[in-house]
Amino acid sequence: MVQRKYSKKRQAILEMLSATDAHPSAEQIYSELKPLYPDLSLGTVYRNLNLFRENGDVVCVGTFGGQERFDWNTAPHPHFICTRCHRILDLDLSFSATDHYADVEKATGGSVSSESVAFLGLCEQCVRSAGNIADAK
Amino acid sequence: MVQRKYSKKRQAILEMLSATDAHPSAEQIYSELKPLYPDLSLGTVYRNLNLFRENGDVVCVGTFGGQERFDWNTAPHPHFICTRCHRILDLDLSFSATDHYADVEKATGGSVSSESVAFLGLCEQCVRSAGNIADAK
DNA sequence: GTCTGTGCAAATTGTTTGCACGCAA
DNA sequence: TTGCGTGCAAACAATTTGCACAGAC
Repeated sequence: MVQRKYSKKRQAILEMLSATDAHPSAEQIYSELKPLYPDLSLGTVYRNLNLFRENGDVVCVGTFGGQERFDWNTAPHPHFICTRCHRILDLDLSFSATDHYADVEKATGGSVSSESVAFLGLCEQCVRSAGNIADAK
Repeated sequence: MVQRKYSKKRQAILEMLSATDAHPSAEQIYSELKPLYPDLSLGTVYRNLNLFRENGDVVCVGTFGGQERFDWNTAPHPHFICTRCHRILDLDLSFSATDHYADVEKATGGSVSSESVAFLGLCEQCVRSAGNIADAK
């Protein structure tokens, strides 16, 4: 454990993450928390996110649209990712890559510790407004 | 098709990509080609990679260690990704997420067009030198 | 009082872009 | 000759970091 002391901002970031399933980026967390903590700084968000990641409290889903996205649900689970608006949804599939860790270790000679399964496409909203670039943002 | 004219550099980038299974980044492509084409510029590598991507000639595997990695093999297939040295290996598993597109579309209301399956861990080399930070780069 | 956490701004790093020139057609 | 392709350098954008001060213990 690296973190030692209590901090209101850190607490707020962690709570915000655990209360949403939007898999937010640092930027999104900052925007949402800034009104409640006017003196919050983006650097603090980044520093705490890295702290959480080191402690295993959050996991990184990947980088989309240039921004790293975080997930409070650290159990491996598949995602749906919209390639247009970068919305990320959790999926509940009777499907796991975990069964194959041993196969992969045998094939590569390495050790497998986690997985990442994602389906890419257009989300419901983007399918509806397909072609309407204005909705992409 | 956006590209129109022949270009030696573009040809070289595409050939380099199709000749390797290292899933290189723009930076890595540049470093490898620079000795052969001393007046090659990094901007050209990026511009051509984006062109290839638009044309569907290459696919992006993801962003690791801050760098986007490209794959000439555009057929969906699982990868092993070393979280320490960011080596990327192709896997040949009797395993596919493609069967689940319909499930995911039903669950999300969106449309699925591709997938991404990756196993994360330490590659053989990094397992051997575990703890030896010097080898990570 | 000590040491961690933060704001702020500067620094870093990967990627994109504007412009003038080179080269393919 | 037309216009895409490129080198170069500046512009951008996400993330990291140094420093002095604020707050937890």
